[in-house]
Amino acid sequence: MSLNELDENQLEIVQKLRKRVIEVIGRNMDLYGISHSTGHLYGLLFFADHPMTLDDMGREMAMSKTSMSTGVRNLLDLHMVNKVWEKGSRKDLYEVEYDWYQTFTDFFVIKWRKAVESNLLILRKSVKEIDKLIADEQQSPIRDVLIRDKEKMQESIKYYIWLDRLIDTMEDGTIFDLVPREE
Amino acid sequence: MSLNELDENQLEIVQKLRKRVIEVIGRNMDLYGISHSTGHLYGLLFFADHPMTLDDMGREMAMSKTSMSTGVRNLLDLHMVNKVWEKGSRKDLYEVEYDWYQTFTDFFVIKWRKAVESNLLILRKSVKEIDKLIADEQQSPIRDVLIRDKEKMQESIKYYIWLDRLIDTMEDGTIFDLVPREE
DNA sequence: AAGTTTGTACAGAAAAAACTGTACGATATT
DNA sequence: AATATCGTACAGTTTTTTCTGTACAAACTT
Repeated sequence: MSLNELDENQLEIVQKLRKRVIEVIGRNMDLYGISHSTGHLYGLLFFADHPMTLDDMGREMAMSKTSMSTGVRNLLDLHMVNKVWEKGSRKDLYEVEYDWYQTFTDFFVIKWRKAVESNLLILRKSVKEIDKLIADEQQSPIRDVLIRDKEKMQESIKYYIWLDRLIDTMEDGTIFDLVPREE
Repeated sequence: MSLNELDENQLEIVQKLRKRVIEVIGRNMDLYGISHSTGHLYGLLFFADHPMTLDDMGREMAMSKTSMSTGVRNLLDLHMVNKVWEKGSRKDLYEVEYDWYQTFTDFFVIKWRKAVESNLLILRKSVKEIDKLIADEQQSPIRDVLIRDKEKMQESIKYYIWLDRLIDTMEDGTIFDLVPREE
């Protein structure tokens, strides 16, 4: 069941297979705003047959425990790994979230939602201020500029409202009704 | 209509308004894997009332033309800005793609599709190789390890197939039937 | 054809991000 | 209570990315 039952030759075969997959998956994790090495750490955890401690990871990655700590925190923030409790162990244990559908939707709920909200906030605030300015300036070249800016912002607001609804479908899981898991 | 018709006071009002919006939008563009300053450049183009040249951008951003060139190329790659032809001008002109729905879906088609494809490729290849190895090893501890790895990979493949279908809805626009633009 | 102008490749400088070792608070063990 | 262990904050170093200036090819102008 575990890797240490394997002889040297077999171990090499398994690790070669894994390494190639980890490499590709880790590289593409920049889409999640995750560094290459943290992506690599994720790949390591993906194939681990047990939850791992920071020391385990440091050993396998040949990196400092500090780096493992920050790497794991980033992955935790994105709900890509979970902290696991295991009686007997004083150390914190981590394992990947194997439900990648969940990982994907969580990413939107966590990261994109925040961006949408802050953008909507500033856009709405700016539109209001422009309205006030336009009311004062009845006849002036600035009026046209302000109106043009306002129109652009209102278009953006529409888009963000749509994006917000898309994120809603991720959050409540209805995206899987719209685009079913199995075809 | 244009900014240079405004007096100093009015100009300051408009630029203050724009700057705040640009700042927020630019900051959140890291979700697209775009640097903060390129995000800022995008914001500048968003409010520009005419297509801009590299020299225009360099002046407004107080940055080198070289940086503008690479920044614009990144934005072009993501279809976030378009090259515009205008008779009389020898210089290349650029303007933002104002259809942000399109920008969003293009991002998935361009970036995520590539990641999905490379990941699917390596995963399918690895599963095949594992199948071959399992056939050889009838009774050995490595067999269990390989089977476990294969199961994990097959789960991932399922997920990527789903993600591929989601990206299909972005590419053909059916996402806007599933999540309508207007509620 | 000679002379401009434009956009980008490239090498080096500046800035940002990732990584490490030490230190220390918090918690568990003796 | 004293000791040991764990995880992370922090400062300094290394690595990576971004930015700049120079150089040059391509295209346009005269």
